[in-house]
Amino acid sequence: MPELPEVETYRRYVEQHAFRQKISRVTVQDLRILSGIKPLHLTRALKGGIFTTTVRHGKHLFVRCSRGAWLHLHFGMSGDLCYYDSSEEPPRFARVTIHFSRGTALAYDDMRLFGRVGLSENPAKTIHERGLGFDPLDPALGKRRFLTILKPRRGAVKALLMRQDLVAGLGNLYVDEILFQSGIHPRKPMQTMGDSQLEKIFRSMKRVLRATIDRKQRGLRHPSRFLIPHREEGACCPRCDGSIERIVVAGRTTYFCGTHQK
DNA sequence: TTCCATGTTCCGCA
DNA sequence: TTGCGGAACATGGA
Repeated sequence: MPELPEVETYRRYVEQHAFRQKISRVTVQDLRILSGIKPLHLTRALKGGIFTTTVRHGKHLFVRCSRGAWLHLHFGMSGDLCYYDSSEEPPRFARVTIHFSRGTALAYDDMRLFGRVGLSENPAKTIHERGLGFDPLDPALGKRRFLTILKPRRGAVKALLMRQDLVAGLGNLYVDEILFQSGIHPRKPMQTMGDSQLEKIFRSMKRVLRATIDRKQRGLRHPSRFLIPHREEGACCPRCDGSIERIVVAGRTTYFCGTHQK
């Protein structure tokens, strides 16, 4: 599930549930989920502390521990967080579990193991090292800067919007959604795009992400006017009388409306 | 049994 | 240098 709106939801989930309680124990159920650290490093960095701050950048989540280090989470294709009572059954694919002295626990659950759990000295440093671009919801990313980043590039607009070094946080689902709402074909070459079309993408991007985060927060699904609930070949377009087509762009399954996306 | 999957990275080729 | 296609990673669900 995890693209930017999902990771933002996890960030709020951590603040809501896992703050203000002492970390009593850390369990690593599967070593393959760790990035560049050993279980002992993780335990040393967290045990005895409390979580105090969160930072999200794109699809990356950082959680500061009062002992100084930041827990760094990336969710891959199937990562998830689950806060539960230790007396209950842990999630099926729990890979790392952080236990609190109150008798509760936060599990990092990831069926497919594409995600990673690590430590960071500080988020800014890690963001720089990973070469991540602006977060789409960063107020510093205005439309002028957005145009400056994308305009000189060549290639299909969808491929460029998915690049984490240009803008960090968009993935397959939400890029399709943004282009659907902008009325732009996912294969359209950047070189053929005018300023007004890029501005349209910029506005759709902020609107789609904000609306999705807000609805997730309230436990609601995607609006039926979104493409996301209609990701099926031959489905009726919820915006015009066209039908949804399925193609491959940048190696990823892509859904779009052949009628209103040009 | 086969195909597919909301992510990332690496490799070879143009 | 840049962009692209394909493969790999690991696993379960349809």
